[in-house]
This record gives sequence, structure tokens and C-alpha cells, in this order.
Amino acid sequence: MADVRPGGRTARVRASVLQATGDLLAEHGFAHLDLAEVARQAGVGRTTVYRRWGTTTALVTDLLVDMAEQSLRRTDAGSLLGDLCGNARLVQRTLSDPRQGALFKAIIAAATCDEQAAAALREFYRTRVAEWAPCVELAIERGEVPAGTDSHEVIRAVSAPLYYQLLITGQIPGEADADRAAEVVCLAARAGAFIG
Amino acid sequence: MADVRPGGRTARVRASVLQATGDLLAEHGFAHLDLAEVARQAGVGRTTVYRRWGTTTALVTDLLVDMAEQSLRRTDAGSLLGDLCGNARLVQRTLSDPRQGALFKAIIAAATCDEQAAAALREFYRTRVAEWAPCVELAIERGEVPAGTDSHEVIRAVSAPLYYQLLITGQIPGEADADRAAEVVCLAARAGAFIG
DNA sequence: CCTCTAACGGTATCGTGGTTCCGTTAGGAC
DNA sequence: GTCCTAACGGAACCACGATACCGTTAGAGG
Repeated sequence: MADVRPGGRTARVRASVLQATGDLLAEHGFAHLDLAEVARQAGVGRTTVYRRWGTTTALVTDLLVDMAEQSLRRTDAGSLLGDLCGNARLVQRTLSDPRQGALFKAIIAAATCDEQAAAALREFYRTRVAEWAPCVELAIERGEVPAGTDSHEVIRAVSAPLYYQLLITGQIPGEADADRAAEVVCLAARAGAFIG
Repeated sequence: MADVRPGGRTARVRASVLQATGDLLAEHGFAHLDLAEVARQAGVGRTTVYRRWGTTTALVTDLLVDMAEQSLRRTDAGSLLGDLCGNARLVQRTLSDPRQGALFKAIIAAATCDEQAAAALREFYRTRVAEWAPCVELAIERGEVPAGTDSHEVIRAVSAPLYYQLLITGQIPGEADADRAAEVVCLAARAGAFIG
């Protein structure tokens, strides 16, 4: 007797529901996300969605957990500017993709009003930032930036202007924006602005 | 006979409804904003709120328009770093205030799923950025930063990491964060990273 | 292959957010 | 002061999202 049944149908249902959730979030945004419509589009019963998730924020949270599992590997360009550019371009490509960009907007909106979603979001970025932080550590070893530089803060600083564009000015970030973000942070990091 | 009646009761109703909206947004977040509760707390009829605003996003949009009217004046410290610090501290104080911070989170959430709210948000920041951009122009005249530097982009870059903290990492920005944001941007601007 | 039960799905029901109706109030014009 | 009407407010109404119930399905163990 198994207490849980991870395989087969359950997994299929979760996959199709999360797929439908992503599609609908990208199309209508978080505020208009309707669990019944998710169920219809996923081809599962309404009851199932309400039972397993219950609220829109729980659904979004689970979607984020699912996305976090397929994190993107860091590249290594050999210089801090190259590495930060690589990271910035990756973020920029994600945010400028119509589906992914809308998805992130929706998830961030969900996080502003639900603690579980906010916690999932923090964990998601903690993982992603930790994946890229080593490129700053390497730069410290090379002597490119001063010792004591906060590697996580450097990575976050690269993403910040791209998210600012997406959420506040409403401009879709382009490659030039990504490169500028990387350059700004690289210059500041070399000058020791991220120590402490 | 007057077509519109701007004075007296109408204005009082708007003021108390917007006040209640701000309070409730700060307390419960955008997702749980209930027009009936707004009406109750504002001491006006439910019907009135539904008739004049109708949706939560319209209410938030109007609140933002109201807030935009009392924009904060720029200070002048005589150096780019000083001016950017002044701006960063101003933003930081706003975002770290419990009521205002929650309000901005709610407004940004509203903007992610409603075009009117997004337009109001863009206009709000366009105005605020334009208010502070002259400090970069002055720095150009002083020869502190190279000609051709995009003054608006510099101001936006100062705010970006503070908003990133508020929305994504969930940390309330402190004075040290504000000063770092200003320093990072100042260094990069001097090196010509914001040309074009 | 058979059993057992976790998980699914259709249907009926319930509650609450939103709308409509109509009488009341108050601010501007003269 | 009087009239006129824009705007407000209470109450009934409506619709739809959320829940509960219960029969059905399918995957894991023996």
C-alpha cells in the first residue's frame, strides 16, 4: 500500500494543469486567472483543481516550484564582464519572451499579496543567484574585483534594471539593455562598490 | 446649470474612498481588495464605489493619479553622488514605509494585469524621473559625466535595485542599500556607461 | 490477475461579489 | 430662498466562483 501515488495519472494531471496555468497567466494575467478555466483548458475536472490547489496563489506557487527545477546552467566567458553579460542576456531573453515575461509578471504580482508565493519566489531567485555568484568569486581570484565583494549582490544588481523595465516602465528589455546592465555593474564592482 | 460638480460632497467622497483604498491595500494587498469593504471603511454607499470606479484596478489607478499630484521636489547637493544619494534615500524611505511600501507593491501588481493601471504607473514614474533628471544634466555641465549621458536612464538605474529588493527578494531596503545604489550608478555614469 | 484505495470527475448546492432599481440628498444657478 | 438635477445610498436581485457529495477510474501491491 502506498501513501502517495507519484506516478501516472497524478503526474499527468499536474503537468497539464501547470501548463494550462502558464498559458492562461501569460494571456490574461494573474488577476483574471480563473481556476475553472484552468481545469477546462487542462482537460481535467474542476473539482480536481480546487481540491489539489484551491487558490490561484497556490497554483502560481506550484508553477514556480516546477520552473525552479529546470534552472539554467551558468556559462563561463573568462572575464567578469563576459560572465555578467551572459547572465544579463539570459535574464533579458527570458523576460522579453511573450509567454515567460507575462508569466514572471504574474508570479511577481502573486508574490505581492501571498506569503507562500513570496517565499517560493525568494527561493527561486536564491537558487538562480547562487548558480551565477561563482563568476564573481572567480573574478575576485583573478584580482579583477576587490576581495570582500558581495557576489550575490552583484548578480542581483545585474537583473534589477531589467525587472524594473518589465514591471514599471513597461518596456520590453532588449540586448542593449542587458549589456548596459552588465557593464554598469562590472564597472562598479571593479571600483569596489559591492564590498560588505 | 453645471455639467459636472467638482466641489463639496463629490470631492469628499473621493478623498475618503481613496484613503480607505490605501489603508486596505497596505493591509491586505491588491488581490484581497474588496470594493464593498472599501465602501464600508470610507463610510459611503457600496453603490457609489461600484458606480464611480467599478473595478479594483480603476480604483488603484485613481489612487496613483492622486498620489502623482503631490510629487516630491528635487534637492541639490552640488555633486552627482550627493544628488543621486538624495534621490535613492527618498525612494528608499518611501518603499520602506509600511503603508507606502505596501501601496507601491499593490499598484505594481495592479499594473501587471490592467493596461490603464500600467499607463498610470508609467506616467507617474515619467514625471518623477523627469523631476530628478536635471541633476544629471548639471553633472554633464560640470564635466563630471560625459556628454550624451542618458539622464533619465541614470535616475531609473538608481531606483531599480531598491524596487528589486521590495518586489523580489522581499527585503525592505535600508539606507545602506540606497547609498550603494547611488554609488554604483554614479561610478558607472562617470565611466560613460549611460551614453546613448 | 485481483484487490484496494488514492485520486479523479460530474452534479447539486451554497455564498458572496457585483448590478440594478428607485427614492433621497445636497450643491450650484438664478 | 427656491428650483433643478447630479450624485449618493439602501435593498432586492442576479450570476458566477467555490465547495460538498458521491460514484468512477486507474495505478500500485500481492
